[in-house]
Amino acid sequence: MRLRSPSMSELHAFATAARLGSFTRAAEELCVTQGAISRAIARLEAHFGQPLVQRNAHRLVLTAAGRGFLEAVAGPLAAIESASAALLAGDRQHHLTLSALPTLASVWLVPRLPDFHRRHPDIRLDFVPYRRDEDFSGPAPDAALLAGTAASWPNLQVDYVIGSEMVPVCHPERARLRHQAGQWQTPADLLQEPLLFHTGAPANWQHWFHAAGVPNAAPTLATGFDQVSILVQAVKADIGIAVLQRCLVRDEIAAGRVVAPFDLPIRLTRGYFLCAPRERRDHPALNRFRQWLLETAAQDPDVARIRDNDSRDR
Amino acid sequence: MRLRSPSMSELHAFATAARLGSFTRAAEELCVTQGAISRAIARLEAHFGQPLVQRNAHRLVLTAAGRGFLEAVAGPLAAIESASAALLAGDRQHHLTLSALPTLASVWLVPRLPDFHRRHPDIRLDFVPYRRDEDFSGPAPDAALLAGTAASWPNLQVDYVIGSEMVPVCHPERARLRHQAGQWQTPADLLQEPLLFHTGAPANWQHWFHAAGVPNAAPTLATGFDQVSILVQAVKADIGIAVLQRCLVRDEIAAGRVVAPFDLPIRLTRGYFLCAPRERRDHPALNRFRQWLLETAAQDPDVARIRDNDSRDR
DNA sequence: CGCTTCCATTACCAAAGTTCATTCTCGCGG
DNA sequence: CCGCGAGAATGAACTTTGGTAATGGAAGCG
Repeated sequence: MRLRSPSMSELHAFATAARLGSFTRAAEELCVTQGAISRAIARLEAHFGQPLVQRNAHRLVLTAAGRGFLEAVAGPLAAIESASAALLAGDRQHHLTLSALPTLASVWLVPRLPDFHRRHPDIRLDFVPYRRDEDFSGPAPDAALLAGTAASWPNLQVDYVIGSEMVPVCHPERARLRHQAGQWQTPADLLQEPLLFHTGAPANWQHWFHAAGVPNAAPTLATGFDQVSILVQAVKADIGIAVLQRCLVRDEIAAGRVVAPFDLPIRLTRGYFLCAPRERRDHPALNRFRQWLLETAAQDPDVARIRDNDSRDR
Repeated sequence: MRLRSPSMSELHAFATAARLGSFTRAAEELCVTQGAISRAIARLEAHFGQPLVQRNAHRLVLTAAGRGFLEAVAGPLAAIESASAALLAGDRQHHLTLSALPTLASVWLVPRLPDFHRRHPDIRLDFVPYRRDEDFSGPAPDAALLAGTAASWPNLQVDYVIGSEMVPVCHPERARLRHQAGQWQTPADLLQEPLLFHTGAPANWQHWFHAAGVPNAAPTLATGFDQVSILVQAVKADIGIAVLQRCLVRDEIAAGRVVAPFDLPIRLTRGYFLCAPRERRDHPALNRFRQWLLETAAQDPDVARIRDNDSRDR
């Protein structure tokens, strides 16, 4: 296009690498691979026909030309970036309003949000209170993270995210005693324990026993709680044992605060789904959020694609 | 790459279109098609999720957002452009040193150079005096525009440019009188006139008569001159008639200052060639100049590819 | 002195950007 | 009021660019 300027990404690669003194760290900051930075700066040098960076192992030094260019360019580059950020901020298309089940939000989603913001700094997320049976009739939210099965929301576009894997958890001391006494040989032995349950999903124990090979179990439920976080507290207080989505107790298990006896890979068709009205199908921020969400969930070992056509209407 | 900024070309398209008030004129200035500008600005608007330009037929008006963005961005953009230009200027790879036959240079090449500079503002051309049999042993020039045949410089990379088409020219009055008197019926009749010739190519008349179907003509040459421009002056003074490369006298003929009797499409293997030492094969500025030169020459009606393999060693 | 850390390089792939050719739209003059 | 013409949009193909993944090589570090 008859421009003397190099491309925007080359400039940013150069400026960032110069600032951080490392291609690798620049790559991290810009969310690309190290090779991309290497190539971008190589392109830049080819464009100008002269080296801009001297690659001393373990330290980058700019050449005189590179220093001068950086100095001339860094300010304007930042100015363009901030003007662009300002324009983007004023755009409703870059806002995304979500609602999410409180436990999933606090235990799984929120800890991962910094990564989302790092990758998509131009998208602003707003959370609105969770409403059971969100009908999307009002203006907000654009999408919701809800629990159910793929067929629970026939009128919405749904994508399975995480949460199909269930695991029973109990107090470490209880597990120690029972194993010592040889009382926990098979999953069916758990029927003898006080079974704590979520009042929103009382069938979970039954599903779990079924999948664990105890088909006709009629578990006697002990106490119900209406929030997962309370259920976890009850387990920690050793009131009984509970069966929970693995993704919600992964850290508790890892820290040894609760243990998972009979740690079988048991998957239900129930799980957490991202649900959005079909009209919002091409909301750009929602699509980027969805992609990030699914990729992030896929990195989590708890992952089970329930059906191949989870994500419909694309 | 996780940038909020749009691409460089989009920004330039926007800034230029805004400045000129027209996509079409911006396209001309940036040497791209109108469609490219239209799409670039559409991309920009999609990127920011809001219109920046209001397309009133026959006049562009920026939206408020567009005005603000332009204001914020125009300065930084120019700063980057000029810093880039400065870096490019210091690069020997973007200098090109040429020598050219004086007549070709002044009559054909120089009038077209503004177009070259417009398309390649980052390339600096330097002309050095023409030396017969340039040997490229010194540092300059990088390439030369010389007259000869494709086989004249076996050790150089040569590309035919223009000048293979020869045309006889004479004073308008002479043509009028001769035609009136019915003395110019066939090309052979020109043998009766005083034949002016270039001392560097005395065989041109013979070649022309041969190609015009007068195979065994033994033209008697009248007066020789060592520069084409002088030859033209001699024709205008009606000292005689001359046979010249059409590209060199196109304007004189168009202006009626000389006329071309027997305007046959006669092509010789002789012509003007761009010659460069093979070592300079990947000199980027030279390659861009060569491409422009050949494209420009191809637009000229006087064009004859002498051989398909004109351009060797690519 | 191997080991790690960082950059270069290779092969490959997807997406961005351009072009050409055509279509659409609007304001203007007949 | 209609048709015309300038200028922008659009569709389809193509080229180039920018990116990934994986591998290789050299320089410091322990």
